[in-house]
Amino acid sequence: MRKVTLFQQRVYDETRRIPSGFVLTYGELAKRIHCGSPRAVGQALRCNPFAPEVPCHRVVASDGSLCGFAGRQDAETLGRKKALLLAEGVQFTEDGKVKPECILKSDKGMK
DNA sequence: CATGTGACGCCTG
DNA sequence: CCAGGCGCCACAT
Repeated sequence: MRKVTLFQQRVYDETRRIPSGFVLTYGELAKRIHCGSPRAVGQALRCNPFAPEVPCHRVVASDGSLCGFAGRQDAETLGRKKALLLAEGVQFTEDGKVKPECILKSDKGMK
């Protein structure tokens, strides 16, 4: 049983709030938990002990890149993550990244 | 207590 | 437009 800190729980709590068919970026998630560092968020998800209860695969980079999954960045693992998102209804681009419109962020009606 | 690493993000060249 | 570097927070050693 891995000891999780309060910060980790916050990250998991926010991650669990992500609706199916959408993803959240590390940066946005970081801001939501009142943390200005996306790295700290990644660290939490990396050791996600509540998986798959915590949909860490619904968290991607600001560019829409899957970045990593299950603590790995192997194309095989990322491909699995992509498949999971696809099953949720998330759309992808030829770049192998999540479409911006599927990413929950403060972008909204801006632009 | 200090140093290094890590699933990122943004700025500069 | 692409590549590289620095900054950030938390955690492990």
